[in-house]
Amino acid sequence: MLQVKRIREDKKTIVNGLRKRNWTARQIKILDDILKADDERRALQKQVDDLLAENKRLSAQIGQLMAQGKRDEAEQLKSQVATQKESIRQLEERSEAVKQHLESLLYTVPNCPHRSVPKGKSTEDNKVFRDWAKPFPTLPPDALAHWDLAKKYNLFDFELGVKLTGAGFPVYRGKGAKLQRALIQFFLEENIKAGYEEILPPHLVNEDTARGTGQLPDKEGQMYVCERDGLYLIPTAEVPVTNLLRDVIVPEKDLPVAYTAYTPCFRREAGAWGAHVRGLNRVHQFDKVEIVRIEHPDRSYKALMEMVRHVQRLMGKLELPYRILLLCGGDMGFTSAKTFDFEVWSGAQQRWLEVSSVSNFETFQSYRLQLRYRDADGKIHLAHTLNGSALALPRIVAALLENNQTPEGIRIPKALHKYTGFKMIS
RNA sequence: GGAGAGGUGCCGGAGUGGUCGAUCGGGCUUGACUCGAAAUCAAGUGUACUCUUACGGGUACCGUGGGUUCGAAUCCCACCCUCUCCGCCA
Repeated sequence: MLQVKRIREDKKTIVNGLRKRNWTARQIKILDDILKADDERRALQKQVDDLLAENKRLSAQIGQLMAQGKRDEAEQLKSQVATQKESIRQLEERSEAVKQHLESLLYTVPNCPHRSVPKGKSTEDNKVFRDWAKPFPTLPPDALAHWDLAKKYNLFDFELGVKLTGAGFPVYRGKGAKLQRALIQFFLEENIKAGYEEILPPHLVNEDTARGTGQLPDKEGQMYVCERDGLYLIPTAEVPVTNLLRDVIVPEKDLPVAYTAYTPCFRREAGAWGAHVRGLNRVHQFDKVEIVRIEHPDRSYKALMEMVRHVQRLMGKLELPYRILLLCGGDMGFTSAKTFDFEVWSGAQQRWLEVSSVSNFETFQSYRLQLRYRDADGKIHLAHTLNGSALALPRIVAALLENNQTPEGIRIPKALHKYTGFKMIS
């Protein structure tokens, strides 16, 4: 959520940002509605506060009069206070309504893209930040897609998943299962080496937590809900891990905070279409290792690049062809100020698959989380939050299987050998 | 699931209707003393919203939400959470 203060003080920047997100002049008018609602809120607040102060003063007087035994005077004041109480109640009601209106308006405004974010309407306008310079692996014309390879080598089974749960819940088995475990282990170890503290959080969260990272109130439909207990299955480790610092004021010297976490991710995911969602390309439950950082605003963009480089190293070690995209305003997530996407080349599907998204949210998340730091002067400021996948498994697995298929079997990249215990799937 | 105890500031812990945003102790910060440290002494030490050019004010917050009252941390109701014991269980 954007701060009203920022809209008031730096409206021009916000307007430009929203244009980058292809907001029309008419849509942008909402900023004026927000400022108007905020003016109203402040005026009402002043009125209420003044009346409350007056009442407080009178009540103290009543106490004194009672102590002095001046009952009649006290009674007189009592009725005066009682009258005011009614007008306070009415004002408070209005004030509450205005606040809610203001908040509902704010919820509709996405984060303001960083000035380096390119304009653009869709995925086609994303800038290739770093392309794959080397040739793609050459596969025989009869190369199999990962879903066929999975059948051939008995790595995972979608039908069994349907039997147990439903579509989009694969059952991994044998070397397929072990490959999952190896990847998770590999990612975690690499992240820990890079200075991230490992967190193993709960996989279900309460409403406050879901609200903290913005899953609620809008994106309720994308999560699985345990209604009876008021709990939500996490769509990403970002949710519990970022919330670790909800309502916390971190001393400046403790920044940056860096976490990594493996969790399964649960996504209800509305749309499903054609071959693009076949196999592991899109599932309801998948495994992901996430990295999260809490940064000083002055160095959050430096941190973003550090995270990008870190993910690059992971991709390199996996020996997979990849490219990095700088997302354009139109393709960026609602909460992000700047996002880099990592895509891996799938040789058999002949297309790029998104495997990681690394973003700086600036204060968009921390405002709602009330995640702040205290500087050397004791002043309190919102921290910047960043996160990225390092990495999401399914499409990595898809690319790994497809690109590395040989007549003898599927070759496992060297970096994984010590975790898999095997060098080939055959 | 049953019984009991309890939820107050960074921590411990007072406070059972009026001047309590909250005694006190610890911690932390600053200053004094010291070559330095410890000890000691002194001062300071919540957050949000809001008014003011500023100095400095105002309001709210004692688990959450309601209620009683001129006035609530304090009384009443509901809910949530934590701890102890019992039951069940990996």
